[in-house]
Amino acid sequence: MKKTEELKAEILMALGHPNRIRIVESLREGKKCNCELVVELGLEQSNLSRHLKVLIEAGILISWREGVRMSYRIADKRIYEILELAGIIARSNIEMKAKALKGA
Amino acid sequence: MKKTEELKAEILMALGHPNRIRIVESLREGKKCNCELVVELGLEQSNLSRHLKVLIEAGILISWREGVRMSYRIADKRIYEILELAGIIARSNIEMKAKALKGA
DNA sequence: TTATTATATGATTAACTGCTCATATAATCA
DNA sequence: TGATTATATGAGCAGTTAATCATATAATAA
Repeated sequence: MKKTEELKAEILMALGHPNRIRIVESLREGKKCNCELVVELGLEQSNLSRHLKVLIEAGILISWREGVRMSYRIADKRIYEILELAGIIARSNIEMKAKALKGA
Repeated sequence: MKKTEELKAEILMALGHPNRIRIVESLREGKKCNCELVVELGLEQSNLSRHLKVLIEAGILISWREGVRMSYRIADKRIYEILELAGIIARSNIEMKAKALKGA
Protein backbone atom coordinates (compact mmCIF):
# COMPACT_ATOMS: atom_id res chain seq x y z
CA MET A 1 0.00 0.00 0.00
CA LYS A 2 1.51 3.31 -1.10
CA LYS A 3 1.55 6.27 1.25
CA THR A 4 -0.63 9.20 0.31
CA GLU A 5 2.38 11.49 -0.17
CA GLU A 6 3.70 9.00 -2.70
CA LEU A 7 0.42 8.87 -4.59
CA LYS A 8 0.23 12.64 -4.69
CA ALA A 9 3.88 12.90 -5.71
CA GLU A 10 3.36 10.52 -8.64
CA ILE A 11 0.71 12.79 -10.12
CA LEU A 12 2.61 16.00 -9.47
CA MET A 13 5.86 14.55 -10.74
CA ALA A 14 4.16 13.49 -13.97
CA LEU A 15 2.78 17.01 -14.39
CA GLY A 16 6.12 18.56 -13.55
CA HIS A 17 7.51 18.84 -17.04
CA PRO A 18 6.76 21.65 -19.51
CA ASN A 19 6.13 19.33 -22.44
CA ARG A 20 3.77 17.14 -20.44
CA ILE A 21 1.88 20.24 -19.35
CA ARG A 22 1.62 21.23 -23.01
CA ILE A 23 0.24 17.79 -23.85
CA VAL A 24 -2.37 18.00 -21.11
CA GLU A 25 -3.33 21.54 -22.10
CA SER A 26 -3.66 20.49 -25.71
CA LEU A 27 -6.04 17.68 -24.74
CA ARG A 28 -8.46 20.27 -23.34
CA GLU A 29 -9.79 20.35 -26.89
CA GLY A 30 -10.66 16.67 -26.71
CA LYS A 31 -9.06 13.36 -27.64
CA LYS A 32 -6.07 13.43 -29.94
CA CYS A 33 -3.62 10.95 -31.38
CA ASN A 34 0.13 10.87 -31.12
CA CYS A 35 0.29 11.96 -34.77
CA GLU A 36 -1.71 15.14 -34.13
CA LEU A 37 0.29 16.03 -31.03
CA VAL A 38 3.58 15.50 -32.86
CA VAL A 39 2.65 18.23 -35.32
CA GLU A 40 1.01 20.52 -32.82
CA LEU A 41 3.72 20.41 -30.18
CA GLY A 42 6.70 19.93 -32.48
CA LEU A 43 8.16 17.12 -30.41
CA GLU A 44 10.15 14.20 -31.75
CA GLN A 45 7.78 11.25 -32.16
CA SER A 46 9.46 8.83 -29.76
CA ASN A 47 9.97 11.55 -27.20
CA LEU A 48 6.28 12.42 -27.32
CA SER A 49 5.39 8.76 -27.06
CA ARG A 50 7.43 8.47 -23.87
CA HIS A 51 5.89 11.58 -22.33
CA LEU A 52 2.45 10.15 -23.07
CA LYS A 53 3.49 6.95 -21.33
CA VAL A 54 4.48 8.87 -18.21
CA LEU A 55 1.09 10.59 -18.15
CA ILE A 56 -0.74 7.30 -18.65
CA GLU A 57 1.20 5.57 -15.89
CA ALA A 58 0.31 8.41 -13.55
CA GLY A 59 -3.36 7.90 -14.46
CA ILE A 60 -3.62 11.37 -15.96
CA LEU A 61 -4.37 10.16 -19.48
CA ILE A 62 -6.37 7.29 -20.89
CA SER A 63 -5.44 5.74 -24.23
CA TRP A 64 -7.17 3.39 -26.63
CA ARG A 65 -6.62 2.21 -30.12
CA GLU A 66 -8.65 3.51 -33.07
CA GLY A 67 -7.46 1.61 -36.11
CA VAL A 68 -3.82 2.45 -36.76
CA ARG A 69 -3.91 5.29 -34.32
CA MET A 70 -3.79 5.57 -30.58
CA SER A 71 -6.16 8.06 -29.03
CA TYR A 72 -5.44 9.92 -25.82
CA ARG A 73 -7.75 11.80 -23.53
CA ILE A 74 -7.72 13.28 -20.03
CA ALA A 75 -8.79 10.79 -17.36
CA ASP A 76 -10.04 13.37 -14.87
CA LYS A 77 -10.78 16.98 -15.78
CA ARG A 78 -9.89 18.07 -12.27
CA ILE A 79 -6.29 17.89 -13.42
CA TYR A 80 -6.90 21.29 -15.00
CA GLU A 81 -7.68 22.74 -11.61
CA ILE A 82 -4.17 21.76 -10.54
CA LEU A 83 -2.67 23.47 -13.57
CA GLU A 84 -4.74 26.59 -12.98
CA LEU A 85 -3.67 26.79 -9.36
CA ALA A 86 -0.05 26.28 -10.34
CA GLY A 87 -0.44 29.16 -12.79
CA ILE A 88 -2.00 31.40 -10.17
CA ILE A 89 0.70 30.63 -7.63
CA ALA A 90 3.47 31.07 -10.19
CA ARG A 91 2.14 34.48 -11.19
CA SER A 92 1.78 35.56 -7.59
CA ASN A 93 5.35 34.40 -6.89
CA ILE A 94 6.57 36.64 -9.67
CA GLU A 95 4.67 39.61 -8.26
CA MET A 96 6.10 38.97 -4.82
CA LYS A 97 9.63 38.89 -6.20
CA ALA A 98 9.02 42.13 -8.09
CA LYS A 99 7.74 43.79 -4.91
CA ALA A 100 10.70 42.51 -2.91
CA LEU A 101 13.10 44.01 -5.46
CA LYS A 102 11.27 47.32 -5.36
CA GLY A 103 11.37 47.46 -1.60
CA ALA A 104 15.09 46.67 -1.51
CA MET B 1 10.76 35.53 -19.97
CA LYS B 2 9.76 32.00 -19.00
CA LYS B 3 6.83 30.31 -20.65
CA THR B 4 3.81 29.62 -18.50
CA GLU B 5 4.23 25.83 -18.83
CA GLU B 6 7.72 26.24 -17.43
CA LEU B 7 6.53 28.31 -14.49
CA LYS B 8 3.82 25.79 -13.70
CA ALA B 9 6.24 22.90 -14.12
CA GLU B 10 8.68 24.44 -11.65
CA ILE B 11 6.05 24.47 -8.93
CA LEU B 12 4.72 21.01 -9.71
CA MET B 13 8.19 19.54 -10.02
CA ALA B 14 9.11 20.94 -6.62
CA LEU B 15 5.97 19.39 -5.12
CA GLY B 16 6.57 16.10 -6.90
CA HIS B 17 8.57 14.34 -4.20
CA PRO B 18 7.11 12.51 -1.19
CA ASN B 19 9.47 14.11 1.31
CA ARG B 20 8.80 17.59 0.03
CA ILE B 21 5.08 16.94 0.27
CA ARG B 22 5.63 15.83 3.86
CA ILE B 23 7.51 19.06 4.57
CA VAL B 24 4.73 21.18 3.12
CA GLU B 25 2.06 19.21 4.98
CA SER B 26 3.97 19.59 8.21
CA LEU B 27 4.12 23.36 7.75
CA ARG B 28 0.32 23.48 7.84
CA GLU B 29 0.82 23.76 11.59
CA GLY B 30 2.78 26.98 11.14
CA LYS B 31 6.40 28.01 10.82
CA LYS B 32 9.05 25.51 11.78
CA CYS B 33 12.81 25.29 11.77
CA ASN B 34 15.04 22.77 10.07
CA CYS B 35 15.77 21.30 13.49
CA GLU B 36 12.11 20.57 14.23
CA LEU B 37 11.53 19.07 10.79
CA VAL B 38 14.59 16.84 11.09
CA VAL B 39 13.08 15.18 14.13
CA GLU B 40 9.52 15.12 12.87
CA LEU B 41 10.25 13.75 9.42
CA GLY B 42 13.25 11.63 10.30
CA LEU B 43 15.32 12.93 7.38
CA GLU B 44 19.06 13.35 7.35
CA GLN B 45 19.82 17.01 8.11
CA SER B 46 21.61 17.90 4.89
CA ASN B 47 19.03 16.08 2.83
CA LEU B 48 16.24 18.04 4.51
CA SER B 49 18.16 21.27 4.00
CA ARG B 50 18.35 20.54 0.27
CA HIS B 51 14.66 19.71 -0.01
CA LEU B 52 13.88 22.99 1.74
CA LYS B 53 16.08 24.78 -0.76
CA VAL B 54 14.13 23.27 -3.67
CA LEU B 55 10.85 24.45 -2.14
CA ILE B 56 12.23 27.92 -1.53
CA GLU B 57 13.57 28.23 -5.07
CA ALA B 58 10.15 27.25 -6.38
CA GLY B 59 8.63 30.00 -4.25
CA ILE B 60 6.63 27.52 -2.20
CA LEU B 61 8.36 28.33 1.09
CA ILE B 62 9.70 31.48 2.65
CA SER B 63 12.61 31.36 5.07
CA TRP B 64 14.11 33.81 7.52
CA ARG B 65 16.59 33.67 10.31
CA GLU B 66 15.59 33.69 13.98
CA GLY B 67 18.79 33.68 15.95
CA VAL B 68 20.65 30.45 15.32
CA ARG B 69 17.69 28.92 13.59
CA MET B 70 16.14 29.28 10.18
CA SER B 71 12.38 29.43 10.09
CA TYR B 72 10.31 28.18 7.21
CA ARG B 73 6.72 28.86 6.33
CA ILE B 74 4.38 28.38 3.38
CA ALA B 75 4.43 31.31 0.94
CA ASP B 76 0.93 30.76 -0.42
CA LYS B 77 -1.70 28.63 1.29
CA ARG B 78 -3.24 27.80 -2.08
CA ILE B 79 -0.49 25.24 -2.42
CA TYR B 80 -2.64 23.03 -0.19
CA GLU B 81 -5.42 23.12 -2.74
CA ILE B 82 -3.02 21.53 -5.21
CA LEU B 83 -2.15 18.80 -2.73
CA GLU B 84 -5.81 18.17 -1.97
CA LEU B 85 -6.67 17.88 -5.65
CA ALA B 86 -3.74 15.54 -6.21
CA GLY B 87 -5.05 13.40 -3.37
CA ILE B 88 -8.57 13.35 -4.78
CA ILE B 89 -7.34 12.44 -8.24
CA ALA B 90 -5.00 9.78 -6.89
CA ARG B 91 -7.82 8.17 -4.92
CA SER B 92 -10.15 8.26 -7.88
CA ASN B 93 -7.42 6.70 -10.06
CA ILE B 94 -7.21 3.82 -7.62
CA GLU B 95 -10.98 3.32 -7.69
CA MET B 96 -10.96 3.33 -11.49
CA LYS B 97 -8.24 0.68 -11.57
CA ALA B 98 -10.16 -1.45 -9.08
CA LYS B 99 -13.30 -1.18 -11.20
CA ALA B 100 -11.38 -2.03 -14.37
CA LEU B 101 -10.00 -5.17 -12.71
CA LYS B 102 -13.45 -6.19 -11.53
CA GLY B 103 -14.92 -5.74 -15.00
CA ALA B 104 -12.12 -7.73 -16.65
C1' DT C 1 0.90 -10.83 -49.76
C1' DT C 2 3.40 -6.29 -49.55
C1' DA C 3 3.36 -1.42 -48.67
C1' DT C 4 1.92 2.24 -45.81
C1' DT C 5 0.95 4.64 -41.66
C1' DA C 6 1.07 5.18 -36.69
C1' DT C 7 3.13 4.10 -32.50
C1' DA C 8 6.34 1.89 -29.18
C1' DT C 9 10.73 0.55 -27.71
C1' DG C 10 15.94 -0.66 -27.43
C1' DA C 11 20.33 1.56 -27.11
C1' DT C 12 22.91 5.43 -26.09
C1' DT C 13 24.20 9.75 -24.05
C1' DA C 14 24.29 13.86 -21.15
C1' DA C 15 22.33 15.97 -17.52
C1' DC C 16 20.00 15.88 -13.25
C1' DT C 17 18.29 13.95 -8.66
C1' DG C 18 18.38 12.29 -4.09
C1' DC C 19 21.15 10.79 -0.77
C1' DT C 20 25.14 10.52 2.44
C1' DC C 21 29.32 11.92 4.89
C1' DA C 22 32.28 15.37 6.17
C1' DT C 23 33.07 20.05 6.61
C1' DA C 24 32.11 25.05 6.50
C1' DT C 25 29.51 28.93 8.05
C1' DA C 26 26.79 31.58 11.21
C1' DA C 27 24.62 33.04 15.53
C1' DT C 28 24.69 32.73 20.36
C1' DC C 29 26.26 31.94 25.01
C1' DA C 30 29.59 31.28 28.77
C1' DT D 1 37.70 34.35 23.28
C1' DG D 2 36.14 29.28 22.57
C1' DA D 3 32.32 26.03 22.77
C1' DT D 4 27.77 24.99 21.30
C1' DT D 5 23.92 24.73 18.28
C1' DA D 6 21.70 25.13 13.79
C1' DT D 7 22.06 25.17 9.01
C1' DA D 8 24.30 25.03 4.43
C1' DT D 9 27.32 23.16 1.15
C1' DG D 10 31.20 20.43 -1.35
C1' DA D 11 32.24 15.92 -3.01
C1' DG D 12 30.94 11.62 -4.51
C1' DC D 13 27.85 8.04 -5.96
C1' DA D 14 23.94 5.35 -7.74
C1' DG D 15 19.90 5.81 -10.01
C1' DT D 16 16.77 8.34 -13.06
C1' DT D 17 15.31 11.38 -16.79
C1' DA D 18 14.83 13.42 -21.28
C1' DA D 19 16.40 13.33 -25.58
C1' DT D 20 17.73 11.19 -30.08
C1' DC D 21 18.30 7.70 -33.71
C1' DA D 22 17.24 3.44 -35.48
C1' DT D 23 14.32 -0.29 -35.42
C1' DA D 24 10.29 -3.18 -34.11
C1' DT D 25 5.40 -3.83 -33.86
C1' DA D 26 0.67 -3.32 -35.21
C1' DA D 27 -3.33 -2.15 -38.05
C1' DT D 28 -4.95 -1.39 -42.43
C1' DA D 29 -5.26 -0.83 -47.44
C1' DA D 30 -3.99 -2.17 -52.05
